[in-house]
Amino acid sequence: MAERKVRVRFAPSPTGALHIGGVRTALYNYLFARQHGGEMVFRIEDTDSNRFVPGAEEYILESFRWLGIHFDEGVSFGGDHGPYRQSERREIYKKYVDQLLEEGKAYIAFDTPEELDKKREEIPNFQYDAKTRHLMRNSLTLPKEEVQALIDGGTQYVVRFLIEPGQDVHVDDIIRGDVKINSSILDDKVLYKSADCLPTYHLANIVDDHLMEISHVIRGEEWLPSAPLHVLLYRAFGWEDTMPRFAHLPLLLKPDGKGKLSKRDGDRLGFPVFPLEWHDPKTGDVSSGYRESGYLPEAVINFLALLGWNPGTDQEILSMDDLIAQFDLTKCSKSGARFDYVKGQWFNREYILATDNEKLVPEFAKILSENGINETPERLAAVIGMMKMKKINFIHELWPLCDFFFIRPEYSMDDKFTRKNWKEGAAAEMQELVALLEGLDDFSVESQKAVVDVWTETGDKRPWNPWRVCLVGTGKGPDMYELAAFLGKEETLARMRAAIEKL
RNA sequence: GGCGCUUUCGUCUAUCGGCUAGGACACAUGCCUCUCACGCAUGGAAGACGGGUUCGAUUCCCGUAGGCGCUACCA
Repeated sequence: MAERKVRVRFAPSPTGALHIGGVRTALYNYLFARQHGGEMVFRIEDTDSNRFVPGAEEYILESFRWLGIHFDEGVSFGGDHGPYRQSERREIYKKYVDQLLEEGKAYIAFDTPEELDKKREEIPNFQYDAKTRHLMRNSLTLPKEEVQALIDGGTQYVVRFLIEPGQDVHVDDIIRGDVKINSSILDDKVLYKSADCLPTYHLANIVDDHLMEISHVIRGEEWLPSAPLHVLLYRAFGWEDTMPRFAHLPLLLKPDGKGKLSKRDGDRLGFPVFPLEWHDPKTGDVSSGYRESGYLPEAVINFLALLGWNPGTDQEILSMDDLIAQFDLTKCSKSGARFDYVKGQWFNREYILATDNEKLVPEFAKILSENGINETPERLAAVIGMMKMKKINFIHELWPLCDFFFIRPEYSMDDKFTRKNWKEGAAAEMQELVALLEGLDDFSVESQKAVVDVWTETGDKRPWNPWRVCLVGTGKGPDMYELAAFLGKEETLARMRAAIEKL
């Protein structure tokens, strides 16, 4: 087969926030496209008008902007294969549905949803297929004139795909190899609804992928059972030679328990399942997002990329460029991956450690101002530098660990560290230190060190802990010299005097 | 129920017939140390089960069991 330009697509339904599993699917598509110098299309699959949710499309777009996943064409990006919203492609689908009808590869069915429900109750395991379609009200069983009369009379109908039973259909999946299923277990899928003049997913999907020249369909495993149907559709249209290659990705599972990852799991266990915070316009519910929870987009990308794929080496910290270079669909795992959000937090920590302090300032400043603290970016960057290696996964976790930088501590013997380290003689020792430091004009780490070194012969005899009590009020914080330098001479001495007096 | 996919430490995974089964997260211990940390070191922890094939199976094949998905005029 001739080499084809790699073109992939991500085609969500605008029915709400973008699920994190969808993000991973989009990411894999993106990595694959970039690696092969191909293109990625953003298509909106809004063929179910009942489920449309306003704002969802913009939300999805904004999510990808934040994550750094770029599309080459599609809704809001333009391109030569538009329109990219399925609801705007009615005439296109109609044409192909008519073609199938004319060629006898599909038929018209008048059975109402209620009638179908009834049949399903009457007949166990009822399926609309070769065995049952002769019992139903459709263009195969009704006289031509009656069919025409019903249509002319405005009776609503659907178009169903006529499936030939008894043939083995093969799907060549990049991840799973040859998957074979017999067409007899497939039902005559509804391809088109007269009610809204729109196709269903299956038809729209095949027509669009063909017209948009999609070379590879990379999607979730939940589509594997309908892949044979899609193969049959390509065949019915005579497009089998340009049919895309399929790759069905393993699903993301609950961190605990059974089943696939859902929004509820996030609420229950305290982690986001959406990239951005989502305000449901119908229910008014607010769901947390990775962005608002303090994740760096690079960390989210890295974490998701490794859920179901790995480069086969011990390297786990991978930038987008690393991922593009190393990604390999054939190395994707076949089984579902439990969503290990604790490891996701670890990735965030790693990326915080690797990020310039200056870049972390805005987020830090936000948390501080919520606590009534306003400082210059330079001083905030300095605090981040002294504190970010503490046990934190998120910048906002820094606040309770570093409040003393900005607020004079309350001194109390109720504090365990104070009780342990503020012994007899501590006050006198601190008095001496105050006197020593008072003489300094330059309060830098080096200059403090110079005088304190003279005061005590050896480093380990210095009254570190009482001094920490003075400046921090408890057993936490950075190196004492650095802290004192940050606070400045005036504040440092003030805190020491306050502690001496209070304790 | 039917159909399909799947099955290595608690979790994510490496292994493409030779294994003392490797790494990471989490957990525990120790070292370092002016506190909390970081860092470093160490430790426990896995091949669902039963048959084959083979000199040799975690690796290949077949069953069984478990897990997951699909089974809509939703995607």
